[in-house]
Order: sequence, then C-alpha cells, then structure tokens
Amino acid sequence: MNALTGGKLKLIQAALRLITETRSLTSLGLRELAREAGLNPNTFYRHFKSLDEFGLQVLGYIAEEMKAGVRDLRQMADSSEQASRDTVAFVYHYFLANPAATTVAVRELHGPSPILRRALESQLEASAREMAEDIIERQLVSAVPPETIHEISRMTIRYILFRAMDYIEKPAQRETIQTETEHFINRQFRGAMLDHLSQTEVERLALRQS
Amino acid sequence: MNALTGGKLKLIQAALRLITETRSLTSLGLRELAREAGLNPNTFYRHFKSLDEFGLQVLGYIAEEMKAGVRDLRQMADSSEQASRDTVAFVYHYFLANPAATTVAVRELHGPSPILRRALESQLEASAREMAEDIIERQLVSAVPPETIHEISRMTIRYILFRAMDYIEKPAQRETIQTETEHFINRQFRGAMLDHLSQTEVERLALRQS
DNA sequence: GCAGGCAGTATACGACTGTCTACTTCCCTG
DNA sequence: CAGGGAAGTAGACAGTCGTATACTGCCTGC
Repeated sequence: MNALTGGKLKLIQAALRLITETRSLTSLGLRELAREAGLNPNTFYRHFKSLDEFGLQVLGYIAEEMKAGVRDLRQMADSSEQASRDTVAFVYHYFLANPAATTVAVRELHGPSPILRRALESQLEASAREMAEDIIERQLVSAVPPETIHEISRMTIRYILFRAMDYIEKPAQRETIQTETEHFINRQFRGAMLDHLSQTEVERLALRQS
Repeated sequence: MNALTGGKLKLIQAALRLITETRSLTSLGLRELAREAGLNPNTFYRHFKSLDEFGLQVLGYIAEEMKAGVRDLRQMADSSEQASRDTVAFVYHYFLANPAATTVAVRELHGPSPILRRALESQLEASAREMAEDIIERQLVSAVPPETIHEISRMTIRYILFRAMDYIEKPAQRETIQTETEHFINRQFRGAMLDHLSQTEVERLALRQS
C-alpha cells in the first residue's frame, strides 16, 4: 500500500527540509540530497531516474499532503456560516503547519523548470475548480454567474499562495495578512455582483448609505 | 555619468539573457556568466565582490529600466479617461518588451535568496505606493478611503506581476489575461466601495438592476 | 534452502565550480 | 613622455557535481 520505501521517503523529506531554508527544488543536487538524508549518493538512482523525475515525485508527495488538508477543510466549512472568514483562517493555519510544501509550491510555480511549473499550475487549477464548485453548490454568492466564480476562485487561490510565504515568515503580519485576504475575497465577489452596472451607478449606490 | 563600464554591463546583460531561458538569478555561476559574456571568468571579480552583490546590482539595473517605464506610463495615463483599461494594456505591453527583467522579478520575489527578496519587495512596495498616490491625487475612486486604495494597489501590483509571466509565455492567452486583470481591478475597487454594507444589503443592491 | 531481485555502499572518472596569485594590456593623467 | 591604476587574461588550486561500474546485504518466492 505505502509506495514509499525508506530511502525514497528519506530523500523527499530531505528535499523539503533543504527547501524550507534557502534552497529551491530545482537547484538541489543529488549528492546534497543524499547527504541530508544520510544516504549514499548513488542510492538516489535506485529510486529516481533523474532530478527532473525527482522533482515531479516531490510535487506528487506534497500534492497528496495538500489534498488531505483540503478534505479536512471542506468538512469543516460545511458546518460554518461565515464561510470566507473561517476558510481563510483554516487555510493559513494549514500552510503554517506545512511550511516546506508551501515553500516548494510558491517557489516552483514561477521557477526555472517548465515541467514543474506546468505540473503545479494544473494542481492549482484543480484546487480552484474545487473551490468554485463548492461555492456554487452551496449557493454562497448566487448573484454571480458560475464562470465568474471560477475566475475569482483562480485569483484567490493564487493570492493566498503568494501571501502564504509572508504568513509563514513574518509572524507579526499574520493578522494583517488574514484580514487583507478576507477583504480580497469579499471585495472580489461584491464587485462581481455589480459587474453589470456602470461606474456612475456604482458610485451612486455606494454613497447612498454612507 | 554612466557607471557601467563595458565588462560590467556585458556581465549583467549576459545574466538577463540566461535567466530568460530556464535559469534563475540565484542559480547563475560566475564562470557561466563570463562565458556567456565572452569574458575571462576572473573579470567578474574586477566588478563584483560576490555573486550576492552581483544579484543586487542586476536588480538595481532592472529597477532603473522599470522606473523609466513607469515614467512613460504616468505621462500617458494623464491623458486618458478610462485609466484602468489603458494602464493595464500599457503595463503588459511593457512587460512583453522587457521579458528578462520581468522574469527576474517574478522568479526572485519568492526565490531562495532572502536578500534579493527583501530588495524586490521594497521595490514593489514603492511602485504600489506610487500607484496609490496617483489614484488618490486624480480622485479616480473618491468613494474609497486612502488606506484601502494603498491596500488594493499592493494587491494589484503583485497580481499583474504574476500574470506577466503567463502573458509573456502564452501569446494565446494575452487577451484573456488583460481582461481578467481589468476585472480584478474594477471588482476590487467596486467591492471596496461597499465595504461598509452588510452582505444582505449588497445582494439587494445587486439584484435591483439586473 | 537457495536464487533472484531490490536497497544501499564503495570507489573512481571527468567536468565544472569559486577563488587565488601573477601576468599583460590599455588608457588617463601629470 | 612616463607612470600608475584599472580592465582583462592565464594558469592552477581544492572542492563539488552527476554518473558509471562493481560490490555487499536482505528479503521473498519457489
């Protein structure tokens, strides 16, 4: 069942450990990995054909981790009224608990390897789709057309991922990041509700109840 | 006046050339640079003390480039009514014309070197502040408090930068990216105009003129 | 109980890296 | 015209890298 034998897992975890500090997945060396994992350099070849394949496997590994996190998230969100606030809090908490996976994702999303970039993009795309369908299903913002919800979901996923790095590294800013993310989401959806109105009409509405 | 002597400039431009393909600034080697620049490896030491210092100088170089671009932008925007649309088009056009600088910025913003990250962050912060003050000065969205405008400006600058990579790499998606960016900006500001309203009030407003 | 495959090790090779010292070439200035 | 400093070159150093081949131990199926 568990497809990861000892050495393989050790190497992947070594990679995550190294990346958390000051490295990037693409820049890791085979020997460096083995050293960190406490293994002989050649053991690497027993499990991976090349460093590219290794990178993909690491991505797959953290994708599994993330999926587990998302499952928990959906269970929790179902029992909540103010979905955006709780969801944001939960997601950042999750990132904080998995700094290595988060760092890898952020760093390689725009990193030098096209292969990893594509893999990560489709991963994010899947998460965004899941988020959008969840919102649609639960009719959280019924006044916005489905396509727009998908669009905003994609933006939100990306936005959260970028802020996640700061969230991990700068404890003092965590509250700020959290509330700014809530603002981000709420404003996106509220703004989208007014997509069909002209600039002047929106301004008129905004001033009415100030 | 021009502080860049021949060799120094050659090395920096070599770096930009290499990065555009599949490299990252942090991962460049001294000899690799010299080879690409057609110089002896040791010439590097005549101009830079270390690779870190080199990275900072490259950042400074592209910051100069970007500042020139922003100057042009402000001149142009002053003569325009529909500011967001034209501005977005201009900015992406600019990124397209400077792919190397753009790639460096995106890649190192979350890259492995903390020094470069900090440098880039303050650079972005400055751009965001400039953008926000421009918006306030010209009273483009007078119904939103200044602090919120700054917040949205920061988000927008980051969002555009991220999308810039796709914009450069995927010509087929350029129109989509451009319109999505406009949506992003408009929704943020429109949503912010309704910050003081409750969820149900917003929904009532949204439905009125559908 | 033994054969075969799998995980891990040892050693070695060539290529590449950053850095050092010593040398040459060129331009600018007095 | 002479001299000095800056730019660039040459060669060598120790270290690291990825890779290949050959080896040892262990577990499993027959």
